[in-house]
Amino acid sequence: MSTELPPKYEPQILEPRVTERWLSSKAFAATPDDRDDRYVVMMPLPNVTGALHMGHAMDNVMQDLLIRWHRMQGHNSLWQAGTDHAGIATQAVVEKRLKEIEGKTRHDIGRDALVARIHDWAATSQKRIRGQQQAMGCSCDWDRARFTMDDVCARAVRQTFFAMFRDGLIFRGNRLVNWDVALQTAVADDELYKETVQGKFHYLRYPVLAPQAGEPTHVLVATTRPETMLGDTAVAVHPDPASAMQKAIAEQRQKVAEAPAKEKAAAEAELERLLQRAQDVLPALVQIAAMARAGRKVQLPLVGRSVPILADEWADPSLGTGCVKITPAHDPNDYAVWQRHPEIGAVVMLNADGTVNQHGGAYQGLDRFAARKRIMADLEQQGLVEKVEDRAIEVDHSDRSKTIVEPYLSKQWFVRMADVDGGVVMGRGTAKEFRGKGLAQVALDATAGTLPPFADGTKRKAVGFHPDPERYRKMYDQWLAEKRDWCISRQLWWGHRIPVWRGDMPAQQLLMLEPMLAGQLQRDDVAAWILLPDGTRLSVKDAFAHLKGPNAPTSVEVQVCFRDAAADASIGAMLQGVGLSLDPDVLDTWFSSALWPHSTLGWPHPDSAKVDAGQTPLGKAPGRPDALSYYYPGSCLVTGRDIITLWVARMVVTGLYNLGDVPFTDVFLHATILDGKGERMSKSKGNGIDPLDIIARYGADALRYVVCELQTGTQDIRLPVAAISPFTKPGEPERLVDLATAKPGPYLGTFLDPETKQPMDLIGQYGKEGITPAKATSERFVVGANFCNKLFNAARFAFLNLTGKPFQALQPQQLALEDRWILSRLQVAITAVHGHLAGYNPSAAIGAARDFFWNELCDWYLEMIKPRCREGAALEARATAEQVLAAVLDQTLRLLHPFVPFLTETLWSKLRELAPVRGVQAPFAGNELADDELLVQAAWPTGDAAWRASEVEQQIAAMQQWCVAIRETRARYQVPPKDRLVARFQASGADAAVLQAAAPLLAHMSGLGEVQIAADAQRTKDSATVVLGASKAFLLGVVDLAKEQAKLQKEADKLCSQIGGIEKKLGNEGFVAKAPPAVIEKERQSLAALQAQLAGIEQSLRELG
RNA sequence: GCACCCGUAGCUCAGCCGGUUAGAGCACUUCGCUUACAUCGAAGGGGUCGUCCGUUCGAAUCGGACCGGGUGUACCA
Repeated sequence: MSTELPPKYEPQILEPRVTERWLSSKAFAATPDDRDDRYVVMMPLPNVTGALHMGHAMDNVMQDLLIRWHRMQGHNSLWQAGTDHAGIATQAVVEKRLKEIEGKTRHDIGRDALVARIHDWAATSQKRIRGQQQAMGCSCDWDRARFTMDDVCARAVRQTFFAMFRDGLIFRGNRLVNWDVALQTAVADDELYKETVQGKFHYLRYPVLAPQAGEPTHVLVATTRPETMLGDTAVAVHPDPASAMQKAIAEQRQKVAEAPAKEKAAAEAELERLLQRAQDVLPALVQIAAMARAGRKVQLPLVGRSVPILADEWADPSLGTGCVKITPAHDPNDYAVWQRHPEIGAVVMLNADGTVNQHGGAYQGLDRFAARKRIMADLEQQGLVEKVEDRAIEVDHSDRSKTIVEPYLSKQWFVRMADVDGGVVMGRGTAKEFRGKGLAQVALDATAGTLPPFADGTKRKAVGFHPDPERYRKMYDQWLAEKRDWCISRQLWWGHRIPVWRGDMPAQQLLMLEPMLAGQLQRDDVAAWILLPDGTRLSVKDAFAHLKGPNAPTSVEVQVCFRDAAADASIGAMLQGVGLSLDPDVLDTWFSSALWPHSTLGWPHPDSAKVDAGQTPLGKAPGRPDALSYYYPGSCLVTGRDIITLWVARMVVTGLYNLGDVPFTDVFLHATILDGKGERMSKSKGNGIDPLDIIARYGADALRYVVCELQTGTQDIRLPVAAISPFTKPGEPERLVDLATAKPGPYLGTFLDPETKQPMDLIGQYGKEGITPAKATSERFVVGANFCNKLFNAARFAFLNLTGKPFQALQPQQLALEDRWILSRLQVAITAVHGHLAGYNPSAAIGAARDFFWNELCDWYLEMIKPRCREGAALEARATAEQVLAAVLDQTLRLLHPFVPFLTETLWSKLRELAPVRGVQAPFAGNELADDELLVQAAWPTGDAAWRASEVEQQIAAMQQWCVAIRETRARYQVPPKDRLVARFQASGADAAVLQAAAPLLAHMSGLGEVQIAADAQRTKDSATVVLGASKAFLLGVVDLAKEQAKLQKEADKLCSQIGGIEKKLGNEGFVAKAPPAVIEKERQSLAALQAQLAGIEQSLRELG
């Protein structure tokens, strides 16, 4: 393929061409083969809700970096791409659009139609995401891309659910969940965010039933959510308020005593408040506690229900009114109280949509907030409101609907994370099977390295975090240590439906059905449970026995799950016939993403996995293993720290549960991208910017370069973003608007242009609202574009000089000093880049590559060989330079490829054309290249220690020092660059030898016309002096006595202070006695060197004076 | 409230298992289109490493307290 290199670096033209080449040649395809070295990265699957932002760009670039690096190392490398159906998020987006565009709700169009629409939306979104990823250069095997709702993943979900259900790890329970009333579903704690709202604190009086003389007539309670009173089933008071109060006061006294001066006043005020309270409030509380013990009740206002006064320690006499209303169905703490006092019962007073239900009497049908107002008004009228205070309250909001969530008692499905009596069989039926204590515990064992060994005695691999192994492991461990049950049901339509047939039936009916059911329900591919009214769960066999016994209940619940989805249609129909129905809920989206590392590979049966047309089959092929056995377990998971618990931990759990092995050994946690204000970039904040905006302006390579450079350790990355104002008139210069300071516009993700005051849409979502879209940019990426431009031009220079002479292996003696130098430096660079990548430090890696390329190859080597490349130069010297240049450029392109793949791929094509075989001497770094067509598949540089030449490096380093010093002098005297100076060096011994060897280079690089070297060289009156160590250089014809004196004096002063410092240190007895000898020796040496230099300068000063 | 992270040049960040004169890029100043590259080259200026105290022969680096910023998590009747 002939490539005409354009005269200028234009990524916008070059990058799409490269993408096309990669894709059409299937350069990223991964196929199981006989290589033992493999590298597998599972892409953190983006949600199909929309487009990617810079946070994703970071994530994707890091993965691509690792994958390309390993692929070049010859490892069989798979980067598994795909997308997540993102249940709630996606359904919310589509429902919102449905409402906006057609004015309909999901109920208007029905379940099937809604799901169909979401599928369409997902397809569009997937296309867009893939386009973005390909534009960024992501080298995923696109023919293996999966979707969490596709057949392959769906089967894995089904199998996992079935197995966990059968093992008793999945159960249905009545629990308090976070309820999103807008989306009408349970949401996980992780899907919430806090927001402070201005609320009120209402003090309510509940009348005491039949108060006796001297008793309070009311119990005073306080709440921020008065409408929940409709669900109250008790009021609580501390069983012994007096001593609790005393304890609180004593503790506060202690605090006052220990408080630092600054906090003393506040602590004292609090103590004062408590003391006051002990007088004002406590007596009544003591009475009420006595009433509680006597079993007295209060009347719930408006509702008329009588509820008990309960003695429970939850009621803290030092807080609120000292008494607390108990609403078990709508408050987590009250729920806990109910668990301790089951007799009070729980009343759910809300419908799923947030309106008051039948338990609310007159308020039935009102929205929760309308009900709040009405209830307060009515209570006010009845004189039952003591007072109302304003109060700022932090309230949980649903991240998806942005509405306030309600704690809500409902039946949900859970995965048991806690330890289980008898343990849990992990990897059942596999060669890796073992028994763990429980799901959370095995995931803890995985990071602790305490998983049991495999059957053959080899150690099971652990999971480790990088680049800081401790920091985020803590987060992972802490979260798992709670072993909280995982609520997996969502009341949505978009997602994997919970595959359980269930229903209540009279025990007698079940017994009658025994002949029909017993066989069907006790097959290997069916899991069934019979639940007794007290919650006991029995196997089918036990249940039939129990129901025939003396204590048989009258009614039971039956739950049935089939391993294979096909059975839902066949046997399911029969179940329907006897009154069971398929659970309407769907699974939490993380349930399917938790399986990602193995579901994508065809688990449980890759041979029969049904992939889409055009996709790579997952099963065995002749002579090849299947995808699952070859690519599982994988290697590295690359992600941000925010989903360690949600996703990373759960993948470890399901990997161990289903396959008996961890899904990956390394977790690379990259930095979080922040905006100019230091806030996390995210879609929901509207501050995420599209990587395509950056690519359009600077190119994908520039984007990648900068993203790599920014990824240092765990430090978050601040990325100041500007909008390109769309309101400039033609001909006007471009105007950038800093988004950190710009005023926000009317919608999330919109900003006001400060000049025109018009709103701009940065996320491209407000076309309908008539807001002008604006592209985002960030000056940070200029650096990347500059680098690419430099690389482009350096290569162009090389190409101009590669004359197409055939490759001939060179012998070391043919090489010039600078040739040996650059080859030696190249080895250093190769080692450094490789080491930094291995240490998960992309910034240091690209820094090392950059320093070599720019500061050594461009700034020195290319300049040094220019004389040899000119027309008329000695032919052999020229040919040698060209050959070294071709080899070094070749290695440099390889080294840079994982970072800036598009440009290096382009240049590689041209290099291959001009120098089909490159190298220096056989064998050099395995690159006598009758080569790979694409750089993607070329070999990663491994370096060759034989080319290290430290004495050459020292010589060139000395030459460079002279050169810099001479240039500095020239600059100070403003010597025109074209002037060739005569330099007279006063040097002897090794110094003189180095100068002699490097004289031509030095002359060329520092603009010298003549170089004289002699031990007794003398200064002429009109020369400037450069002192380096024990040697001197006199630059003839540069005169300015005063300037010269000042400069030398300044240097002398500096040296004196340095020498003073070291002398002081060496004079310090403690230092000499205690510091390590090596350190002392180092100090002595530098002292000697500095003194020699100072002596030289002083002598020069005397000569001047 | 608890936990974790961060505070180094105007900006964004390295360095931080203690050891000469604290680095890079951008920005800034001066000079230069010597033709691979002005998206460049050469040279230069700029920091009491948040504050205080301690450990040490020696602290940007270790410990403590404080100040400032952020993140996570709990609680808020």
